[in-house]
Amino acid sequence: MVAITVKGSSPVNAPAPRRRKRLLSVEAILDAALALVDETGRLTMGELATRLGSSASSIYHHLPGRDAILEALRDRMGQAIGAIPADQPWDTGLALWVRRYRDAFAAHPNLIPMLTGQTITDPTVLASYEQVTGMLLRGGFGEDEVVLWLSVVDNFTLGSALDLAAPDDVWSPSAPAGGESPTPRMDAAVRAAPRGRERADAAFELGLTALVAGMRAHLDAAADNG
Amino acid sequence: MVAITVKGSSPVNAPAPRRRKRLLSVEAILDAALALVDETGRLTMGELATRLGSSASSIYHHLPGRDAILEALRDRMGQAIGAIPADQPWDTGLALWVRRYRDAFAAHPNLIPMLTGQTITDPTVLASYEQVTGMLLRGGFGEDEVVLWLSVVDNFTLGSALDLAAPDDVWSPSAPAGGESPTPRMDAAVRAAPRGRERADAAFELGLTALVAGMRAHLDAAADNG
DNA sequence: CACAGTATCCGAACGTCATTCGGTTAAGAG
DNA sequence: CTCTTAACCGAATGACGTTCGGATACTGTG
Repeated sequence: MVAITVKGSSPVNAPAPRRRKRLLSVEAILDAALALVDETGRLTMGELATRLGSSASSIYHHLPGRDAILEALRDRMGQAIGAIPADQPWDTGLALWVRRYRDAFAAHPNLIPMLTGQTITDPTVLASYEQVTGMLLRGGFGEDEVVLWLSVVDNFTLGSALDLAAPDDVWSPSAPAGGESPTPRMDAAVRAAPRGRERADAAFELGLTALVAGMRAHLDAAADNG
Repeated sequence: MVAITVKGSSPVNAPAPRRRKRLLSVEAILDAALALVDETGRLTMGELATRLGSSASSIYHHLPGRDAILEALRDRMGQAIGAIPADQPWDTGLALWVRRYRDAFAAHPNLIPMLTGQTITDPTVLASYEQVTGMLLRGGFGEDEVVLWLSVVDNFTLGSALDLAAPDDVWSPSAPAGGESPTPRMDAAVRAAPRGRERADAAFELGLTALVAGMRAHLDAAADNG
């Protein structure tokens, strides 16, 4: 079972493809990984290596594995959100933050499904959570409620981000299937609404506005009661 | 390289485990798959076969593959939502629907991450979309907006459902790391709030209420303008 | 400059997984 | 009872992430 392998076609006097410079680096790997995900929606070590002009095993000298790559990309995502000015009303500040949040995701839709199930722990992002917490507290939200509101906003944002990666399916007009559609009203509504990315964007804005309005109402109600 | 394998310890006169009855069926496979996901968070054909007392390859005589199993489970999920009474105000009806939606997911948190990226196409679910569409139209929402609102609600629900499966991480008090925490206000807020499932549930309810309130405000504003 | 030590890289091999294939056995129809 | 066929199984295949041992180029030191 011993295989004698030979490099290329002329094993002896070929101009051995000498290694010129550092081939890999954490930066280069992450760049390539992100590009790969953006283009194909997948992330396999083999394809990544090919794209880098190296072999899959080489990658492990720079990063401990595939999960680590995703973790790093998650952090990169977080840094793209950046900080927000702290001295502003909670509602505009919150809206700004959420938009930035989703914009960061929206730039790489294919990446989103790979990142769910693990929250961001990058310091930059944690700092922004801290900042938003401060804004909400100053806005009048109870200390025991702030985490819940952060969860709400988080969930809405994640859901909206996933919406960017999912096929339009339900939200696209289906070909008339001969007989009467069982969902006539929805069909009409779908035809009257934008599709694809436009739909996702419009829904996000509408939802964000509604959410903030709802939070404002909640705040007012609490003030009236106490 | 010929391996002579022997069943059990006494190959000849052992009471050969005769096939008594139909071993597999679509129903049985799906039941086992759901149980497996619930317990382990994974779904591998091997484990599934073991649990069914069969071999992995046998499963392919009943379902075309792993993806088909997930698709079937998605539909099952949808059927668990069921129908809602149509003759009620849009806000209470919508809230009821969303709660049912999330309850169905909440019963099988581990399944949720496997189902993202593909919307439900089960007729039962489509029927409920149609019903909610009708409610919103009757409530006064513009036909061109209904799809957007459905998207919003969908996104919020999916995000909230994923929240059930994700580790609490950010929302759990971290051990005091010696020095001062860089996120003092958030730490305090986290300590003041419920954790785990309780936190997720409370956030969902709060968000749902806020969203509906925001939608109501949107409706009122539109009425004032025209 | 020579040389040692180390970082980097590679091919081959392994374990896990979904899936396919050819053959075998039992269930049910005639 | 016999024949057909669906259900089942073990083995093999191919994709993947990862590990391992060895080769090769860089780096600093005598």
